[in-house]
Formats: sequence, structure tokens, C-alpha cells
Amino acid sequence: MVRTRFAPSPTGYLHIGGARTALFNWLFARNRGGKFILRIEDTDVERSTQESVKAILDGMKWLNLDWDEGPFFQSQRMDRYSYFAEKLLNEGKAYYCYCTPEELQERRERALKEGKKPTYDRRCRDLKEPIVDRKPVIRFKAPLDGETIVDDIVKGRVIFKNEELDDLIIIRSDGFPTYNFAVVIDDVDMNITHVIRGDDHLNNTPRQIQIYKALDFPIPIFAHVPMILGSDKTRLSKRHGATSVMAYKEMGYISDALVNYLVRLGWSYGDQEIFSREEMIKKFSLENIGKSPAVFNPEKLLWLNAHYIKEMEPSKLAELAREFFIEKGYSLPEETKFEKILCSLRQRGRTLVEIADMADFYFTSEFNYDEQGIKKIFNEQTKKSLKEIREKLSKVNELLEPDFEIIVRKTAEELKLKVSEVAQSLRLAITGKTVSPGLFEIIEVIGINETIRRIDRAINYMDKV
RNA sequence: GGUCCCAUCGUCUAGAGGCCAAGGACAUUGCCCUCUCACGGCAAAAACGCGGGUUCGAAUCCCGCUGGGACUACCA
Repeated sequence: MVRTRFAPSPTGYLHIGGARTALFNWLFARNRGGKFILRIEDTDVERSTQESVKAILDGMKWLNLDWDEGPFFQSQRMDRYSYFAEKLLNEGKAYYCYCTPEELQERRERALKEGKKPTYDRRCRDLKEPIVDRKPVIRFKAPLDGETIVDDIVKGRVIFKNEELDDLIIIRSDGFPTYNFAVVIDDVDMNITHVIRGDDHLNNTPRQIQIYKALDFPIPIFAHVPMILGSDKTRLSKRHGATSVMAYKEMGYISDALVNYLVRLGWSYGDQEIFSREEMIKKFSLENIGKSPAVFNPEKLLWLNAHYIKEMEPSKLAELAREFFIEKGYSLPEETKFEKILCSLRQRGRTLVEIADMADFYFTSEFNYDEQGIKKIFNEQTKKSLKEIREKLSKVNELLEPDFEIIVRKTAEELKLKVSEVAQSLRLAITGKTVSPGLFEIIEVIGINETIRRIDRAINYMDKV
């Protein structure tokens, strides 16, 4: 049974890179009918916060990455870490080290200055007597020679010389485990079969493998996926704009679009760009993950988002868009009307925010007219055509899309104007803008009376100027 | 500095020695559609980092160089 996990540290929100790692783990587990486990790596008490935990969970939920077990917290598993540290100690595979952080720091700097490697010199490795008055750390007795091999699904076989690796600290002086130790114990306890994570961890992997071996644990399969970079090709960070997954929700992105974008960052399936969840799960494989890092491209995400907005069920769109309209202070009409409004706007807006921003004329008749529009469009000729249309409308009881189109075209013909000229006049009168959804769609939503009112308002406006 | 990873259009990528005078997608440009703006349709421009090998044949294999990235903590 395949078991994967996502193991973020709660030191901030769920970011784009973490989300993709979570997605790959989730997809692989789902593809293989396995389990996906969520674990919170909160051994760094200083930096871990409860808010971050919540932010990460919220992000996962928004992206619809459901987990089967957890969230487990490392902070609640201290006895496990102590137990295995003790075991290593007893078996002579670990030892107490009394060097202080300051001493270590100083030696590192000196070594660097002398052109030597800044690794720990193992001076406490064979210490016979404890040094009193000092709280020791526990270090792992790493092998001195030979090599440690990482057989990685995406990177292939990576060989590390053991002499390059020093005796890492596994338990800090405050009793908390360090990352490289805790992950091993956790992954074993949770029966993780496939460790899928960012390749910034590749260098940690041989150290972890040494611990697996010392404890006689089975070694999982590793897959180190390349990082996501910003436009300047450095690791994606706040500098590059929004990196929090939830920020994309607030900007009006659809979570399926973001997931679709993320899955294609570092993974591909031939030429296919659009994947439903089902397809993604069915087609995902670790073998198709690329080796090289990917640059995050907001333009393509925007394109995908627009695609999802256009393809979505109107009722679903309404459900997701609602909060953005409420945010604007609009009181929402009944469901079918709201859906009609959204469908008229969805071809033009790439995010829910953009859509809500274009929608004002559906919710108020007291809008201002576009400055450029006033100059270009509000003139005698416009007044004439508006009056003519108003006249024709007053003879109609109900206004349907095709009827209105006929009226506009006929008016243009009679006044010897281009249809576009008449349409633009009406557009400015009805929406206050020079750019809007199709006129005929709009009037069907706002109705004949409101249309007439707005035409009158425009004519009045022109009369006053 | 050391260790490790990576290298196809601006970007995401296809490409598993001959199917590649390199395909798709985003972005860009042009044309068409059209009541505006979009959507959509069509088209164009755009890449195998460099140098050596191996081979009848290399984007694909090997080596070097260059360039990028990660790690090098009592962070994860």
C-alpha cells in the first residue's frame, strides 16, 4: 500500500511551492489507491505558530487536497524521538556533544578562513567523561568512510561520499529533535513508502539514510522534485509577488485552475494542458516529473483561470463569485438572474475580482459616464438615435434579446448610421462604459423599463451640458 | 570555498540515437469574426548554452567548460 505525506513546518502560510509538493503527494497516493498523510513539523518552537497551522489547513482545504490521516504534530511525538535517540546512544551509534553553539560557530568561521571545510570536528565523539554544567546535544555517529547512495526516482542514482558528511545533531540541548532525525522517525512510524519533496532536501537525504540504516529501518522510495523559481530564476519568495495560496483565492482565482497550473509545473503528460481532477489522478506518475526547475508564470495561470471560469457550471460560478459581489456591497438578485449576469461577464473577466469589477451597471443606475465616452459619443447624433430607440421601445411591452437587436439595427438603418455607432451610444447610456458585455444580453437582464430609464437619464444628461 | 542538482522558443514543456530542417501551450504580432471589449478561428515570429568525443547517424550517450539553483545551523 502506497503511503505518502506532506510535512510542512508551520512557520507561515501555505505557499505555491509547498502546495505543489502536497499536490504531487496527493496525486500519487490517489493514483495508486494509497493513503495521503498530513504532518505538521513544528519542532522549531520559536518559529512555529498556531495561525500558520490554520493557514496551511485552510490552504489544503481550498485546493481540495484531502488527507486520510493526521494532521500529526511532531511536538506531540517527543517520546518517540527520545526513545530512538536513547536507543542509538545505548548502541554506541550516537553520543553526547558538549560544544556550545558559540564554540561551534567560531570553529566554523576559523575553518572557513583557513580554507578548510566548516564541518564539525567530532571532538566529543570519543569523550569518556561528561562535561558538567553544560547541557549537551546528541550527535549521530556518522560513518567515516564509504559512500551513501540515494536512488531517487526523479534524479536517478546520487552518490555521496560519507567523509563529506559530519556527525549531525539529532537532539538539541533543549531536548527537541532536529529535522533530519524527526523526519526519519516520523516517516517510519507512519509507514511512509514514498517520500516526495522539494529537491532542496536532496542533500539531507544521505544523512537520513544513514539514520535509517543505524536504526535498521526500511528505506522508503525518494522522489525529489525540482523547485519552483520566480521570474528572476531564484527560489520563489515574497519578492516575486503573491506566493500564498490563499492570496490567489482572494484575487479571484479558482482552486481547480491553480491546481491545474501547479500540476503542469514540473510534470507533463504529452501535450495536454487541461486536466480534470480525475484525469490528473489517472495520469499522474512520478516518472513524468522533470528534472529541471520551473519558473512560475502568472500569465499562464491567468489563462487557465479564465478557461475554468468560462467552462464552469453557472451555478458553481455563482456560488464562487458570490462573496466577491458581496464584498463590493452589491445586493444579489435571485439565483437565475445572478447566473445570467455572470454568464454575460465571464467571457471578459479572467478572475472573479475582474468580473465583479465590471459588473457595477447591473447593480446601480446611478453610475458615472466614462470620460472618454462622453467626449466621443455624447453628441447630437447620439441624442437623436437614443430618442428614436426610446420611441420604439415605448411601443413594446416586453423586451427580448432578438427584438432589441432588430430595433437597434432598424434604427441604424433609418438614421443612416452604422450599427456600431448606435450600439456604442446605447452602451454608454446603459452601462456608463465604452466597453461592456453584449448589449442585448444586458437589456435582457435589466429589463425594458430600466433600459428606458437609463436612456432618459442619458438624454437628460446631454440636455444639461 | 565545499558538496549536490540542473541546462530545448521570453515562460511551461514534448522529445528515451534515425519518425525533428524540433511538436504543443502561455505570452507577443498580424488577419478573420464582431454592437464595444473580450471569447473564438487562422497565421507568424520564437529554442536544442559552448567545446570536445562515441556513432554510419546525437536535442537525445560520455567528458570538459560556462551558466543557474540548492545545501553547507542546537531552521525545516
